[in-house]
This record gives sequence, C-alpha cells and structure tokens, in this order.
Amino acid sequence: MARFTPLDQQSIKRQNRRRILEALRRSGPVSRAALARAVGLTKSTVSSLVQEMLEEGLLSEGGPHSAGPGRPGTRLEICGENTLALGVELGVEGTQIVLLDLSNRTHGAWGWAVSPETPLSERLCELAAEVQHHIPDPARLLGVGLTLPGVVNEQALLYAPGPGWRNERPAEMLEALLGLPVVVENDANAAAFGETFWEEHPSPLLYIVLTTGLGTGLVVDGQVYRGRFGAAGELGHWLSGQARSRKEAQDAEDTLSLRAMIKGYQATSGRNEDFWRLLEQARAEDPYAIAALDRLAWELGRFVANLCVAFDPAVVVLGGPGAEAWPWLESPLRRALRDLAFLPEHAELPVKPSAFGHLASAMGAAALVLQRFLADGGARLRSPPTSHRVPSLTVGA
Amino acid sequence: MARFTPLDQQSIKRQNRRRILEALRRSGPVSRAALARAVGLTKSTVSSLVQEMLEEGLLSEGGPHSAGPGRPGTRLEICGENTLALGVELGVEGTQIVLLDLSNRTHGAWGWAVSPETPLSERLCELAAEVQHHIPDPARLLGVGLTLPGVVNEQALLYAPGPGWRNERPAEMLEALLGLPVVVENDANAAAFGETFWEEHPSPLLYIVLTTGLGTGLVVDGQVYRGRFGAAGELGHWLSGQARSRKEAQDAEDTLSLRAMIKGYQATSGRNEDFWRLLEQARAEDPYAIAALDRLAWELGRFVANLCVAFDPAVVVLGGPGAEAWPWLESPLRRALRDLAFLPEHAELPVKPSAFGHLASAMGAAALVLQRFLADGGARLRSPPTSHRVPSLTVGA
DNA sequence: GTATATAGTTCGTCCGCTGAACTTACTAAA
DNA sequence: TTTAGTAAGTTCAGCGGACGAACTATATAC
Repeated sequence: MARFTPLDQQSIKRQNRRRILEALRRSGPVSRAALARAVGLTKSTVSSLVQEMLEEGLLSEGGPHSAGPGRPGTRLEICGENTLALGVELGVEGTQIVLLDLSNRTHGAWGWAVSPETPLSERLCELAAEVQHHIPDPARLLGVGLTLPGVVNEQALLYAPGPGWRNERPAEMLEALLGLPVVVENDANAAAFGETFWEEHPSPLLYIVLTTGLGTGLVVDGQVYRGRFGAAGELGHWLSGQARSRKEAQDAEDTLSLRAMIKGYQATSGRNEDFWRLLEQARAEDPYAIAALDRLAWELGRFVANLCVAFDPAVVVLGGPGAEAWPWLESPLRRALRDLAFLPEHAELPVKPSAFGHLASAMGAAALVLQRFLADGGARLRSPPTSHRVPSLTVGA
Repeated sequence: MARFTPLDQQSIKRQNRRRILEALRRSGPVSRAALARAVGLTKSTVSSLVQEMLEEGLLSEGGPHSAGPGRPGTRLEICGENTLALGVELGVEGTQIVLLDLSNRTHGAWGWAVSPETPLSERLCELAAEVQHHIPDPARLLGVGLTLPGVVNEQALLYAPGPGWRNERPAEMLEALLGLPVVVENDANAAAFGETFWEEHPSPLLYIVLTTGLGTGLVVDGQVYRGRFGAAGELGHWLSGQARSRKEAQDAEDTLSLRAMIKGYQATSGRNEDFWRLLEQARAEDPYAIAALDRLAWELGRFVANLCVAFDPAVVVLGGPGAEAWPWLESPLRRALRDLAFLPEHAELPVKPSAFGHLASAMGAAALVLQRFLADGGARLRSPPTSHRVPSLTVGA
C-alpha cells in the first residue's frame, strides 16, 4: 500500500508559490497587489512569498508601473536566467533541441539529421557532446526533457518501432552523461503537453502527430495521460479488419499516415516523390496531389470523429510534418467530422494545427522540466540556495 | 479564468479527515494508533480528528481490541447509519436500486422492469415514489446517485440512444422530487468507478459494458474520465469502414455486442432465441451457441487489444449481461489478446468479470455519492449537527 | 507483584495565512 | 503649490492545524 504523505503547511506554501509563478508566467510583469488578486491570496502573504523568491533569485523586480492614481506597483518578473530548461526531441530521422526558460523566452533552437538506424546510446552521446559544446555552464539548467518516438514507461523506453529500440534506459544514461536531471516522455505526449503549457486550451486536449506513422497524446487538466505502460494514444496501431495476428492485420497507420498518402499518390500519379515534393505539387494545383491530400483529410476526419467517442477531447491539435498540409486539410476534415460526428457538439470540435511546428516535441520536453519545477513551487532541484546571485548567462539565439 | 481557491489549513484538515475515513473503510475497525500509522499522521492529530468525528456521529467506538502486550486499542468504525447513499441505475429495460453505506454494508437491493419507451420524467416519478415508499426517513441519505445509458455532461443528459432521450435535466428533476442531492453519471462510468471504489484495482481501470450495445468507462487515479461532453468511452459508436455518413457506417456495436452475437447465432442455428436462452444452450454444449460465444470472445479480445493502444489500462473489467458468459469468453479472449497485443505486456493484461454483476451500475452510482462525501472530509452535506459547523468549535479541552 | 509494551491524551511549540493598521508614493483637483 | 484621494506594499498580532514530548492508562509476560 502506498505510503501516505499527508499535507503539511509547507505544501500549502509550495502550492501558493507555484500559483504565483504560474500567474507571473501567464500575465507577464505585474505588481504584488495584482498578483494577490490573481491568485486569491492576501497582499501580505504574497509579499512575504515574493520576498523569499526574490532572495532565491527566482524573481526579479522591474521598474515601477503606474496606472491611474495611487502608489505605482513594482513590476515582478520571473528570472529567466535561473529557470532554464532544455528540450530535446530524439526523432527517427533527426534530433531537435530548444533552450527555454519559465518566462516564455526561447534562448535557442537547433537540430540536425541522423541516420535512422543509429543506436540510442550513440544518439545520446552525440546529444551530450552537443550540449557540452553549445551551452555555456550547463549546470545552471533545471534539467533536460527528452522525447522518444515510442512507448515510455516510468522513464524507461519499452519499445520504439520506428528506430527499432527496445528496453532502454535513456534517462539514466543521459543523466550520467550530463549530470543533470532528465525527464523522458513519448514525443506525442510531450507535444500535447507543450501545447497546453504555452497556449490557452480547454481540457482535454488531444494532439495528433501525423508523420510517416500516426500517434496521439492526451493532456487532461494539465496532466499527461500515459496509461499503465505509456502506450496510451499509440493509435497508429489500432487494428481494423479480421486478421488473426498482428502481423497480418491492418492498422490505422496503413490508411492514415503520410506513408499511406504518399503510396496512394505514387500509385495514381505514377510519380515517385516524397511528402515535401507532394506539397509543392499541391501548391502548383496538381490534381493528384490535391486528391491525395483530400483523401488524407477525410481519413483524418474519420479518425477525429472516432476519437470523439473514445477520448471526447475539447480540442484537437494537429502536429508533425502532416500539419504543414493544413491549408488543404482543414475544410475536407471539417466536412468529414460533420458527417460522422456522434454528437452534434462534436461537429464543432475545434481542430487546429500546432502552434510550434517542427519544434513542438522539443518544446513539450522542455515544458515537462519546467512543469516539475513549478510543481515544487520553484524549489531548486539542484545546488541548494547558497550563492543565489550568479553571473548572468547568454546563449546564442 | 478559473477563480483560484488557495489551500488553507482547513483543506489540510479536510484532507486528513478524508484519509482517516478511507483507511477505516478499507481496513475495518482499527485503533487510533493503527490509524495514525496507516495515514502517516501523529497519534495526537488522529486523536483530535477522531474526537470530532465521534461527536459528529460519523464514527463510533467499539469494544477494546487486544493484540499482544500493551494497552488494548479502542476499535473505531464508520457509523453506517449516518453515511447512507442510494444508487440507482435507470437502464433501458429496467430500474435497479441499491442502498449502501460507507462501512461497505448493503442495506438493500431491488429492481423492476419497465417498458423501453417510457419517458424519462415518468421513470423519475416512478423512482421517487418507490424511494418514498420503501426507504424509512429518506432525509438521512447523503444523496442519490443516478446512472443513465447515455451521454451525461455536467449533470445533464445530452443523448441516450437506447431509450431515445435527448437534452434532459434529470438531476434537477429528481432533486426536486426527493429533496436530496443527486449525482448523475453515465452507466459504464459509474460501474467503472464502483469497481475501483470497492475493490482493489490498479489504475487506470477500464470497464466494458457488454449488453445489447457496447460502452466503456475509464477511471484514472480514482477519477472518472468523462471528456469534454461526457462522450468518452462511447466506443460502441467507433466507426469502421469507409462510409460517408454515420447512418450508412458500420460501428463497433455492429460486430461486438450481444445483439450482433445473437443475430449471428440465429442465422447459423435457425433458432430465434434471446441471450439467456443462448447461454442455456451453451451450458447444454450446443455447438451453435458455443461458436457464437467464441466469435463474441474473439471480437472482444480484438477490442481489448485495441483499447490497449488507446487507453492502455492496467486492468479491464467486463460487466453487463455479457459478463454472465465469462466462462465461455475467458480463454478465447485471452488467446486473441495474445495474438493481437501491441506490447508483450498487453498479452498479460488482467481481464476479469465485474464483482457486482447486474448491480454494478447502481453500486457505482451510490459510490459516487459516497466519494463526494469523502472528498469533503465527511462534512455533512445537509443538516449540520447542531453546534459544530458555524460556531467556533472547542477542540479537546 | 514487577517489567515491558502499546494506546490514547495533554499541552507547549511551530508554521503559514489572515486582517487591520500603517507607511509609501503616485494622481488630480483646488 | 498644496491637499485630498487612492492604491501598493509592509508590519505585526492572532488563529488554526499539525507536531512531538511527556504523561496516563491498561494490557501481557514472568
């Protein structure tokens, strides 16, 4: 039986600190008084909590801000320098990195391609070297978020069909290499989380990653839903048809994925081109390309309609390379959704492309690190508050 | 933006009271000292909280309980009389009622059949009359839980395909009729919740209701997952095939449901019999009946395998009339699951029949009422016990 | 009986939030 | 320029709730 850790007064404090940080993150620089109103605490409480956080170097004071009569407030801000998080997407075909902080600033974003067969350990070493070279003073980071294109269960990778990895422990490996806390997550889950972390979205949010294959991530009330083994949302592997074994069976990816669409396009047009070329053709109004995208959109609409009777999301966000085709997808998708919706409400379900494009997973990974930090009310995860005022850090944008 | 209600010391107290109640509910009569160990509080804290709850009539003291050397403890128990909850399942073909309390005692269970076309208002009046007649002093109830075979969103019924109800407000109606708080929930969700409330289960738990149609309920960490409109888990309406409209389309119920199975059975055997007769035939080893059940089991296994890549449950519970066929379903289902599992882990997924048979939904409904009560730390939802609520209460002394 | 062990109570202490009173710093009108 | 008005931020006594040590109560083992 789980050991209970009953709430104590400190947990209240932690909670209130978290709320202050979240309010600051959302509403930008505001005064203590405004903060108190926003989080529902008294001025005195906010004042003393803010005082602490200032001393810890978590917040910083800006100039006075006058608005109408009365004493002007002092602008409070989250100190970005001390709340840096690194987000890394280890994709099948490349690695993508972003460096962010809690004040919503992006300090850098870069990536590179890799060969799909590279072993995970090699990818991690490569990553570690990159971090050591390009990030001055990595010890200041709160941590590293790492996403993988596979099933992640309790920081372990169970299975990644794309690159063919099985039963790996990337968190431990990377922690050893970098000496930093590492959070591992499935790529679609991370992207879904990132979307809710930086944008205003209703809950539940369902994120669909449309790439070679198909995957989804679900965030409910700010929490990633993973299921027992982290396989929740692996809907690309939903079986249709009557086959007696998984190998013979057809799955959702076989009809809904860029791979499937390109196959159809190649068959009808006779052209042997990849997704990006196909998009170019569509821009040039090539009927084969447009027909292929239309079929994709319809399949996607059918899929979304089905997700409504499974997860009943309040919003659906489309990500992955497939999202680049959004202009061609939107209206046929909407039509399919209207024709196939179970509830009339589902026909109006908001569906939109990701706000972060190809950075979505990496941004989500970083968000997971920041989220952890917030959950602890901004407690220093490492290097307890001995010397708080550390020299400032600037990273190439 | 949601109004924040920051934690105060009272919420800690409420939380601790809840934990004490939950520990007592699980572990039966125990001493204050044992309780303190179980919930991780000090003896003094437990003592004072228990003192209060005794005075409120929430707990009662039993005789001393001696175990080895040392002063024997005083057995503490939840007072059933003051924690009664009524659970009602309004099914398509009948109404089922249970009367329970927090100490896990069943005070009664009964039901009756109704005509499927009866309007909802009539069903509720009939129910109210039944309650007034058969329950002495209904005012003592903590509340009534009501389940409906349809989509329930924020206490309103959006759509119930079975009886054909749409946009009804059963909670308000029943509250007016009975003068009691009412909680409304989808039948599968309630059954799922009941299963986690009274049995030890890992999370997430997925409950499959196999009746004429097909529905599921999901409970994650003790919370029912409903989605935006309460349509989550309406998987009977998952579409397969390429149809262009919902009417023409085939859905999961068309292949996986008792209706579908019976249709198949009637076609092969030429016999025009219902599910219960089919079960009798199976008991008599009729090959047609057994073949029909085998097909059902296989479809169910395929469905469960798919649910693993959608919800990735830690346990699946089978309910509804279909669960009565469990002896014939178990092994073919297991086989299908093994052949179709995405992860090796999924092949071993625990699948079991509901512990509560045809009472499952009604028990779940009652559980929802009790759960609310617990969440408030056992605060009287109605009729505050004289001096303990508004005036400043004297602790200890 | 004596020793030991456990149950339950009492009371002083600590911690975090509150609310009222206060100081500070600005705007606007006289 | 003065003065009233208003809002920001600080201070401090007080309160509620958990804690822990010391205490009392009541059993078993010998």
